[in-house]
Amino acid sequence: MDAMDWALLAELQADARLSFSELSRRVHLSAPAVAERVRRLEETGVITGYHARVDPALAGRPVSAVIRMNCYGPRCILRDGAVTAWPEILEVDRVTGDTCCILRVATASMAAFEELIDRLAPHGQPSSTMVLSTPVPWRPLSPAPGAEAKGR
Amino acid sequence: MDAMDWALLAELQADARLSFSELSRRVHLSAPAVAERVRRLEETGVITGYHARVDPALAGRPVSAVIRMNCYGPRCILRDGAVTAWPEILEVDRVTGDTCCILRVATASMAAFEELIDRLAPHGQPSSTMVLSTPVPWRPLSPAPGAEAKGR
DNA sequence: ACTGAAAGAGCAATACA
DNA sequence: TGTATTGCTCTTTCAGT
Repeated sequence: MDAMDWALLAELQADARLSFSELSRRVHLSAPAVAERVRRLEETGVITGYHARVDPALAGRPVSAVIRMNCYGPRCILRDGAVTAWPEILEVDRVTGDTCCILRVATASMAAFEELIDRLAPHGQPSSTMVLSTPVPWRPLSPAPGAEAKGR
Repeated sequence: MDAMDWALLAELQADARLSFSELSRRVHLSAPAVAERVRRLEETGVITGYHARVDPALAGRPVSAVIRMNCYGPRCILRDGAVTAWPEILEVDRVTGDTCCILRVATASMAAFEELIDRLAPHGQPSSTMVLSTPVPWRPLSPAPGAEAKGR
């Protein structure tokens, strides 16, 4: 992970659809070298994928929320793949503290959200917080502050 | 937003680097028609961008956390663009409840995390929860359950 | 609103230095 | 890793349905 890798990551995080040629122009490296570096970043798992980002509200899911789940031991939703596969659930983090995991969800309506809570309740006590807006929806990962570029 | 738009969104959320030609093969539509639809999805804001996703741990940020901020009115971090621009802060949601916003952060070490908390403290009371793992890092948005495909 | 063809640009992938 | 070449795919446009 040297400075060149970070330059490539910056470009691809900003626009995943850039061609290798266009990337090579922006980072001042030859196209084959760029292709090889990106391939390595993918293979080592640094780049986990390339995804279009969709606005939930404009896609018919105006109700967003963060739900902290206090699961009942054996019925923990993390032990039930069917639950974490529900389409309303956009993200699941296992965390420390008095709660077992945090869910990020989006539904088409308050009624649908209420119904989701009802479905979650058998697995644990849900504590919901509605998302009013998202001032920073996402930020590209950059080199950790203080970290020096290192060779591999 | 008809079924064809959703098919395109599904493909692009799974792989943002697909060409229009490849997309046209997968959804059984001509390439120009695909290009036009994707252009509309971008222009109407349904697609907000195309981004490479990077594994924070493999990119030198093994410490992830969710921080609920109880801001001190005028010093609320939402009123200070400089704060929300800190590279450790990956996402900010404004929420309902006894807290003003929720931050998603990633740092290179516990020491760096502690230092981040110190920097946040003047703006409000941070309540931190460490992320142990992320069973569902992300899920593509699909048509809201129960919603019928509708013309525009 | 979509198809199909045709044009040209631009790209990925070699091979070799 | 860079340069150069080769073959090809992709984007875009346009006329037609």
